[in-house]
Amino acid sequence: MIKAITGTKDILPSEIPNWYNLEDVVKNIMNSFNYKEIRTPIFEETRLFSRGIGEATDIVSKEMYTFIDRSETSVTLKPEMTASVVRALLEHSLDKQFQLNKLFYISPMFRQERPQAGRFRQFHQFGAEALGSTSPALDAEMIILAYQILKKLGLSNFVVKINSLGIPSSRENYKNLLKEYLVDKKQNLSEESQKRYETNILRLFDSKDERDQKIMENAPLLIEHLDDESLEHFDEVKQMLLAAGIPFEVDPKLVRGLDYYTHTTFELVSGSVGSQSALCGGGRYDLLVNQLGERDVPGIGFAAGIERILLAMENEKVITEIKPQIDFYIVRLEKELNKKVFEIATKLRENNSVEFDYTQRSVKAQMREANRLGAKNVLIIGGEEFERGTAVLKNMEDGSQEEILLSEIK
RNA sequence: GUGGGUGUAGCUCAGUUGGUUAGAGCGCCUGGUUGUGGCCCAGGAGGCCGUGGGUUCAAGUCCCAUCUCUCACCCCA
Repeated sequence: MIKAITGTKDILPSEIPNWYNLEDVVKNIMNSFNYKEIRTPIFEETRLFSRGIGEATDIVSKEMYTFIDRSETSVTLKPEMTASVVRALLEHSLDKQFQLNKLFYISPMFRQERPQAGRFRQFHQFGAEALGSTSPALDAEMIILAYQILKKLGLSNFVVKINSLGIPSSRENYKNLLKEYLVDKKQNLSEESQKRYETNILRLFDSKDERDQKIMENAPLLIEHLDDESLEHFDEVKQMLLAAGIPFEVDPKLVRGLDYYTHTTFELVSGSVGSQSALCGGGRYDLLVNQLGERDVPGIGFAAGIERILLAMENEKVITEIKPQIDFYIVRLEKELNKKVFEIATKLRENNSVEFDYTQRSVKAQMREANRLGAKNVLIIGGEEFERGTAVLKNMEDGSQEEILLSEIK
């Protein structure tokens, strides 16, 4: 039997109501913050991602679905959305049409990782990007937006973590400080962390290795070495979150993996899913657009994992069971009336959801089916009523029946 | 890429120290009288026991390989 590719999943009809529900909540809240939806192609030229996300990142170096197409172009299924949104912004000069672009998306993403709880090779994200302003109000807005969506979906077991990475110059100074601190401790770090000492020293903070954690316990923190401007920006964000009544914790060790982040970074972390607990992550990226297009457009955004959120909703038991329902089920007494049933159904379907039996089942079986489909009413066609030009209309909730004229059905 | 677990009907699972025609619950189908649901009752369909080798008189049960799914590491949504 041919099966779906490892790490991919079919979303079956029984699960679709949950997806609709989530998408509706996302669209409504995005709308109330005045974010406009954008849809970009599912694949792009590979160099968009390698340049935008960073060659050294795990995403680019080992997780992308990349292939050469028939015209010898290297293309990649999108592993995240920010680079694509920025590309679209530049390609269509949206940044010149509007000083501020507030955009959101709901889209599948692709990363070739080993699947596990809350992680798939094709997965779905919704997210937002605000391009064109350095205002800390947008940093706060992003976090509030994500927070409200999760709340609206019924989730409560999650925390908001924020941090600031400052600007590149203060970050470089800090990195040197950190290297100094580690210079005599380096050989005691885990093998993985020793590599990271060279490639991305900030990541040492989120190592799960106990030895590493012990060593990093007393390390200087970036947040204590920010320049004044960055500190002020971060303070304003915190104040706005406080004013909005959003509970959050500053996590100086929150270092996000993508190269393009500056200033604020944040995560919404769930306690209801497995070890892949980040439901939502994002941050400010004031330098990315310039990297991709030689124009200075500051931006901030976040992405949220839909499968993870649905998993959290399931575990927190906030998924509302939606029972199937249709308006009418048409039961046919004599099979000679199949054509008549079809005709009535077609007419009724102009304004109602209608189903009938396509096989030749007994009346009992048809009634059972009507019940199973959650039919509000059953229309019984046939017998002496049909001779009289009428049909029996049965209300399935209270079981009452009445006779109605066939000519009046609509 | 590395490590642990798993694989028996559509679904959730049981199958004793290897031993006759492989079971349950749910679901599905049919029926319980002439044209009627949900409850109940009766009957029925449905399984190369993941796949390929091996051990044995005999394997769902033991061994090897392989694949799948799954959890964790790495990293991330």
